[in-house]
Amino acid sequence: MDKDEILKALANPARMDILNWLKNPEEHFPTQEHPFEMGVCASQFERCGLSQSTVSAHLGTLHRAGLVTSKRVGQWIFYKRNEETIAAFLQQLKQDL
Amino acid sequence: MDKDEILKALANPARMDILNWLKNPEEHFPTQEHPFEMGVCASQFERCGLSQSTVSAHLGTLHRAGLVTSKRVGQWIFYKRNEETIAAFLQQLKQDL
DNA sequence: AGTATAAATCGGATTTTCCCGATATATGGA
DNA sequence: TCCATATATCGGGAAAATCCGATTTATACT
Repeated sequence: MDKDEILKALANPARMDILNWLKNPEEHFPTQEHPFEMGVCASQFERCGLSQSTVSAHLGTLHRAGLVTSKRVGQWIFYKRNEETIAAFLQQLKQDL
Repeated sequence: MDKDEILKALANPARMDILNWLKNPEEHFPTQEHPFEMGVCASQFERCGLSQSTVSAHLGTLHRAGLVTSKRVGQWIFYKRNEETIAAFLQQLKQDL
């Protein structure tokens, strides 16, 4: 759990949006045809107006920071919030900050 | 209280260090001759190895984000943590993140 | 007024971030 | 095997962040 890496990941509005949207997938990704238990399909995040490659990079940053988990199912990759890491980060920030 | 601005301010190790040192001024700035009730004199932070201008910029970033308060006393400017804003930020992050 | 000290701002070099389109890789299905 | 779809990676341009030394501004003291 790298606090600095997480802070850098959070210090970007698009990535913050992604994390927030993942709190309510049903509400924010009504076009997804896959069940939400698997997570949200990567391509869904392009609805923020950014290109596929840019979205992929943002998801990579969030994943490297440990803020999301990913699972490949067939040709798709599904993302979920990593609530454990998020909670641990908030805990540590409360201590450190 | 601009959450994004605060996150950007925190996403830098030097600024994070400054905020942490301000939690225990007596311990981290033993060379300061002014009483600590006024805060920590700006020049004290140059002990992190950065130049005067760089330290001044970091303090400006922290101040603009509302994370520290400053008070001029004579020719010096003293900095303190702004615990109210810090607490409010942690609260909001707990909500938003 | 003249000098000394503290801090902010300026100008510029370097690095990092952000974004894109194009291409490569992985998977699935015909 | 060939084609379609999903995602990652590459290459590069634009913008922002980081840092410095030099200069300016503010205050204090003589």
